[in-house]
Amino acid sequence: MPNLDKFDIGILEALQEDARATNVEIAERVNLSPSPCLRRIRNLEKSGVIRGYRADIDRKEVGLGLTVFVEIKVGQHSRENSDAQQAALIAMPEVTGAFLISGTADFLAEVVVEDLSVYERFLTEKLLVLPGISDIRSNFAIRTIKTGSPLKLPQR
Amino acid sequence: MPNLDKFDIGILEALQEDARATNVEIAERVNLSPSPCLRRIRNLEKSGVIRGYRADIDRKEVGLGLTVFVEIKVGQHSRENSDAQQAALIAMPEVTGAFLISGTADFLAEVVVEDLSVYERFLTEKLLVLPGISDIRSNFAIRTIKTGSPLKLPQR
DNA sequence: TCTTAAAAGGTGATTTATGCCAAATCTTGA
DNA sequence: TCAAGATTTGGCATAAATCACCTTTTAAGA
Repeated sequence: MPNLDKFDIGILEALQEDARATNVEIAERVNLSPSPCLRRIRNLEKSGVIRGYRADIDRKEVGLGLTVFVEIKVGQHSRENSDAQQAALIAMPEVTGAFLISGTADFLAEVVVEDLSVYERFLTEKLLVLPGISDIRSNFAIRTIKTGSPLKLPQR
Repeated sequence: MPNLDKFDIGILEALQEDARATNVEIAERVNLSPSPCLRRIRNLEKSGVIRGYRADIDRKEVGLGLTVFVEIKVGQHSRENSDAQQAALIAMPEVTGAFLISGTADFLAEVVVEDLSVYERFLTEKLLVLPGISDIRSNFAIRTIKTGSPLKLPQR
């Protein structure tokens, strides 16, 4: 973990709020001149602290009306070599988040699709065909309260 | 839902991949000249399709080592007026995502914190004190496979 | 086909990004 | 404590991008 001082944290907070803010604006906010500020941003990008910049898109507005949290249970013997399943989840664009979870299920995947019919196709054609899956439980989001909000960064 | 043509979809895809790409680059990618491309981006922002631009930050790299999916059950009589609970979840910076869910639990919240001790404090001081909560179940992410990936946009 | 509205394309002034260099600050070891 | 070395900051100049304004092109309806 790289050493992040208060300038870096401030830059990250600014870029979480508005990733298209100009370097000049960010520099003013963190009380640096533009030159060192831009250098720090580039360093944060190169070191992997900043993985990229994403437009935050309203799912409903683009016709993605259904979010599903899928609990995926893996068969007993498939637990060690679940790398293939993880790679498969990563490769699926409908899956916007995926985690290995303690407790009842093994994987938890957040799936974003147009509607129930598209989800049904996704489930039967992409998820259920994965090898080593023993059980799948779908939890449908009735309402989306909050998504993709900025992280609360530890202060330095 | 506004009418989004192939240019808009292309712009949104470009901004999901790299929200700091220049307007000129995006224009080239979608085969528009810079002027109408920038106009479309501003329209997408004004109409709410684009909610903002966020730096995608590696949680581990900033010391946020623990992601928890919290199932929050609401008492029978508190179901109708759960607006206060929703507002509370929205206001908590540790909660990066929150949904009303069909099935066993009522809310599903994604919580991102430094470690278990911070999570315990969050749970006891912020979640358990909410009125109308009947049960809380914490599912800890053993491993983060994928977060905040671009949405798969319906094509036009 | 003609008219009109809407969207695309071009242009130029202003702002921003970014490499380079000097000044300032911080570190470290004697 | 002090000085040498290393790191970081700030200023400057140039190339690039943004964005408002205007003209041209495209599309639709009568």
